[in-house]
Amino acid sequence: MSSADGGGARVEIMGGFAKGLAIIELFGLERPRLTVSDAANGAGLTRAAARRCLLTLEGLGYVEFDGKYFAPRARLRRLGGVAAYATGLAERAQPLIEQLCEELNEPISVAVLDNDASLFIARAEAHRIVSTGVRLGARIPAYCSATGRVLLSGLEPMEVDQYLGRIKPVARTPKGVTDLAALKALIGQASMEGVSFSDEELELGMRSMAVPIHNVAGDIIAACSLSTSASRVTLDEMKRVYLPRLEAVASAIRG
Amino acid sequence: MSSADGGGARVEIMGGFAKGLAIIELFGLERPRLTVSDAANGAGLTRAAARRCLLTLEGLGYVEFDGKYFAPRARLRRLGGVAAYATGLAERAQPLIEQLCEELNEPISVAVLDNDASLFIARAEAHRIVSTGVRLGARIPAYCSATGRVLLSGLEPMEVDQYLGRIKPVARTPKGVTDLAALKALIGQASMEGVSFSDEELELGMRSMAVPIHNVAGDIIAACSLSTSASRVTLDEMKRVYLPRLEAVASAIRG
DNA sequence: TGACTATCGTTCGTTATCCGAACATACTGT
DNA sequence: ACAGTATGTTCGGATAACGAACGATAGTCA
Repeated sequence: MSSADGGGARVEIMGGFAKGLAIIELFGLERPRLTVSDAANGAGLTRAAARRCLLTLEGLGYVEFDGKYFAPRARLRRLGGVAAYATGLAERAQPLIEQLCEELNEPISVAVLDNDASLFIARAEAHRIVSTGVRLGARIPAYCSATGRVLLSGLEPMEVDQYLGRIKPVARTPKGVTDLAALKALIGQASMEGVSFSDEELELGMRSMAVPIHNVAGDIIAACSLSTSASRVTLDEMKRVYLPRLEAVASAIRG
Repeated sequence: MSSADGGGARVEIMGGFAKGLAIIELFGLERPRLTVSDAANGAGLTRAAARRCLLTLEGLGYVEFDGKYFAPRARLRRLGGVAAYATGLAERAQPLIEQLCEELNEPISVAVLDNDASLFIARAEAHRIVSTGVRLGARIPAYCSATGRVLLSGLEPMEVDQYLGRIKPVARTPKGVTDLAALKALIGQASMEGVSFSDEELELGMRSMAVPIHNVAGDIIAACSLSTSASRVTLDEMKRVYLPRLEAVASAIRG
């Protein structure tokens, strides 16, 4: 049952993959969690096959298991892609970040994680003769930006390890962090503190901070950042004055 | 390498399923489409294995193939689940449907598709002594509601066929439609016209219409409906007076 | 408390799914 | 025209995935 003979060639369809997708599609608002039997009945599979699918999903970090029920993790919810889970975010964020930008006179951006990079999808430009910050549509490797570290902190531990296993960090300034263990620690710190700072790592003289934007389920779907000149604003001032405002905007943007 | 020996028992992990998920995760804003070689390189698989994964996804309606590139379809974008792709929709819709409700004095609702049913996630109640419409949190089989037909029209043809293959329609009133071919035609009509009507099928005396709510990618992620009393409003009046207003609200809610 | 039912975890011999190397064909760039 | 690259196809076989069966566990009810 894994070959389809449509005319000429024999096309091998992967039966196990098809079964697994059928299991994934069972989860919904009415069925936020499944037992093995639920899954087998719902997808029309044997109990053993359904169990293997769910264990594969658990092993890869897509679902969690409490001893009886399997339930989706953030990684599963993100499987539809950023075009699905962060849809419309840029449009909703724009007026809010422009307002904050007007107030603080510093550039504010929103970024999503896309193929190991921070992709900047919204930006409000400060009215300064010389402004800092990343341009709209830019992609920056996630490891060396404040937004990137916040976005990475929303991944499952296994995803973080997979990510660190495939990057080759390069420092852009003398202050750039490239050690994998140090990067992992910074990601962990972003997770614990709900904020990340990048101090002259992208460009000398520029310092940024970023906070997460969550969806209703609590998943981190984007990051909101503020950039400023190191000569104008100290790190401490960023924390005391700017951070509460940025957090409030990120909260208002929430998906 | 599909068994993991964690202590005691041998757990069979499904290698083909794991490979398929790795392929799915490659799609992103930077990579909206993939060739077979792109996928093989990106997921660290052989070209043949990557190709079988992509052909499986195509065969099941998750991706489309133009002869060279594979690109996600709506079904793939929905794989993260309604909690991901329609996140925050209820909160964003509520003020807008309350405003329309105030204006027309008819109840307005928003529903998503969840496990073959319309799940009502937002509702604005008309200030009438006797009001019609579905209560918040209710689930109605998709085949017999205007919202359900609109939501089903957003599915891939294969998904619609799979859906029709697993339901057993029951008429709730003498006007209820239960013939599978007729239901398929109604779903097709909702797709073509961008609106669906349910005239006394749920409850005698109650008539409804629903229009789709799209995300930025154009996927139907929810439906917006208005219900009224058949004795008060004709079908023609619904079309002439109410439909444009409902479409405008649905457009404003857009994900 | 015990009988009964439902569900789950595990086993393992079997089988057919999925594998990938190799070859042919198509496409692209110079 | 030709070299290099990419893609489609084939098919024998290795092993991944299978599921029936059994024992264990959990829940229910009298």
